[in-house]
Amino acid sequence: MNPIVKITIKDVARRAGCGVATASRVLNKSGPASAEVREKVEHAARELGFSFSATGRALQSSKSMTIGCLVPSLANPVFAEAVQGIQLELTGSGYQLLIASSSYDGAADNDAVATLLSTDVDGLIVTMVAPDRSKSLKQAQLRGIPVSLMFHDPLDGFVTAHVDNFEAARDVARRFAVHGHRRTGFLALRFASSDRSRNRYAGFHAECRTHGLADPVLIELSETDANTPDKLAAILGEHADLTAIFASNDFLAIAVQKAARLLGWRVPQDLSVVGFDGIDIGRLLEVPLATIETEPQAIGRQAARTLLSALQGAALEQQPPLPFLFRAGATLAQPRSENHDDDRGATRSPSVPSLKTQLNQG
Amino acid sequence: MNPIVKITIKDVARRAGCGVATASRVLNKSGPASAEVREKVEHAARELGFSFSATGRALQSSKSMTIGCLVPSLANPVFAEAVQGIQLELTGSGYQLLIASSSYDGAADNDAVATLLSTDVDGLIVTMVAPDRSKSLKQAQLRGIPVSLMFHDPLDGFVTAHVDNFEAARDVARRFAVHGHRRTGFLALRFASSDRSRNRYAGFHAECRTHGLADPVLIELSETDANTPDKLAAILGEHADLTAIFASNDFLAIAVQKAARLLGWRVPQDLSVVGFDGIDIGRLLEVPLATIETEPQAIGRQAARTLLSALQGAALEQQPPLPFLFRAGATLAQPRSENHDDDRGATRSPSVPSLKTQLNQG
DNA sequence: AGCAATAGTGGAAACGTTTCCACAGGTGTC
DNA sequence: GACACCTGTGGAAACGTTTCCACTATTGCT
Repeated sequence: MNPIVKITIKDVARRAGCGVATASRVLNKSGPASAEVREKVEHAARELGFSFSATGRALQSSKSMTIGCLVPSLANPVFAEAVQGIQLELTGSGYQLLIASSSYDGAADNDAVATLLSTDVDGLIVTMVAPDRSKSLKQAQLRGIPVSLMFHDPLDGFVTAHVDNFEAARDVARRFAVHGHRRTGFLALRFASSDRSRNRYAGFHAECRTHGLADPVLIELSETDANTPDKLAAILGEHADLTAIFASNDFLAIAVQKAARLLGWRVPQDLSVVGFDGIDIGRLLEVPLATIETEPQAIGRQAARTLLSALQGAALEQQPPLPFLFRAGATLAQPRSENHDDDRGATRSPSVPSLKTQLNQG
Repeated sequence: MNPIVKITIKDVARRAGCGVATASRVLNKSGPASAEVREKVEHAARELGFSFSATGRALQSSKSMTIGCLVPSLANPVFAEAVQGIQLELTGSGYQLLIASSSYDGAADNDAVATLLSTDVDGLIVTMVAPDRSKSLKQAQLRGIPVSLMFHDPLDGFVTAHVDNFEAARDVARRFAVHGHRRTGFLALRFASSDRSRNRYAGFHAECRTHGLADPVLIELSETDANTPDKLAAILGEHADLTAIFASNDFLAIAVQKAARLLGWRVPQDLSVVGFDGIDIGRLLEVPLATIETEPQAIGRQAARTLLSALQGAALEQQPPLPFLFRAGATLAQPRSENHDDDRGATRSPSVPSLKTQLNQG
């Protein structure tokens, strides 16, 4: 529709009556220039509405000033916040953020990295199914492109910004033990493709053993299961003996409560639930969610900072894991009795508030 | 650390013993080549691990195959999902997504677009404070770069992917009227910088008038107010006469319920609440949230589709607004009485479930 | 006044592509 | 057997930068 008119530094130079080299020096303040010429160039540039072409620059400097980022999905607020964190950290650094997402697919994963790579990104921030098995990621490292992982637990040959999933999960097991739970379950969504989920289970499992609890039941959910309260209720119904469930994310923790309600079970009297992530909404619920609080945004920032310093010549350096925090909530309490299967949902226990007061920590 | 080795098409040509022009033709399947040479080039490319440099291509074709996207924040799931939608639509198109965010700042806004522009993006998908007043956006249009807005209501000189905020808000007012509410409030977070919010208020206001309700009270919240239940409760307490509140997003709707609980008010008996956006979690709450359901992902997709076809030479074409849907929930009911200020919270009304059954629509 | 040093300047090469053009050799047609 | 025509090929220009280098004035010394 509109005539596409490109204004290059040549146009500026011609208008200012000088050579392109001079114009470049003036506009970049990268070399000497007389006040007179300086003025003329700047004026011409302003008049013409000139701005540098990143492409030309990239070609000449072989720096694209672009960072590629791959996450499973932006629809998951955890990743979205992490990206926001990266964004924040990148502001003012001159780097731009190129985003791709893989829909949790281990093959799409690798292709996406390849695509990012072919865009000449200067660095990579990545969360994927199996970084250690990705050809493209190896390719990137071979080419000398710094790679920073997010959320993954430490992996040979990579640096990662993460929380210690194993430890965090142990914490949850400990809390269950203290409250007197003996039979627990672990709810997972994409167990096979998520090392985070697997590490959480491992930590949870280990600490349950330490405290003499039964080995936790691993309940693996499909996307549909998780989003269909009826289905989830049916699955939950098959595990009526459990008194406490550790959900591998907060969304699942909230969903399982809905399912429990459908079964007539009350939370926390009949079933305790602890989540993972610490999304804000958990706090605002009528029964505030007990959860492991993490800060995805901080993860993004750390990954970005690490990468940025590598881009400035420093070596990639593994940072210590970011802190997590157990956020008390009203969804965790003592189990009502050792054998409660029969009277589950038959009576109402006093009220939630008392428990809330007992545990709440703001 | 690793020696950065760049393999260009020249290397491939040399290895294959042919000219770069031929190599280019073979690798792009863009011209004739004998089977023999073809084989040699392909082999050389594979052996060397060659991949095209997007920069070189961009420079020569003056197409960066990159689309710039600006949203207020990725921490807001509505925008994150929209971006995910764009992402999905772009998959396979060969275009990459460059992301920037503005933190809802009307100046950062404009700068971000300028930065995106200087990256030689081929197109722009944008949600910002005031598109019609952005110098940079005008600049983009002048340069012939197609621009597609998201979430904004139609604006002269732009196409936008949106839901009809005015109409949706009227729907809410109508529902309040039908339930017998007379004094309502509108809860907004960033009223000044959000045309969506303003249009919702306008529609809500207009339809309240039509039905003879009192003009809705506009309650404008700061970020802190919204995130601090105590503060929000204090503010809410100043409007004890209201029986129904329309929150301009679901998060606010959930927060205001928390605040109401702090005041000892029950939802929906003492206060009805309707949200906007239709986030998934609303469904899973103990008291399912009544809300206007929208599909941010569809908004992103539509914006991307529109842009893509413009990039293929078609004219930018305004699409009809995307549908919204009132999602019934248990947070909307009749007000308990015309004058209930005194006994608010003093007695417990029967139970939520009955209302839930009455209104729930799955 | 003569010389060296310097500040200011512009030409040209390079970055990795694609594509225009020219050329070589072969095939088909009268 | 001459001519026109293809097919396959490679050289070179162009895209927008930056930077190296060489050149010209000017300045500051003796």
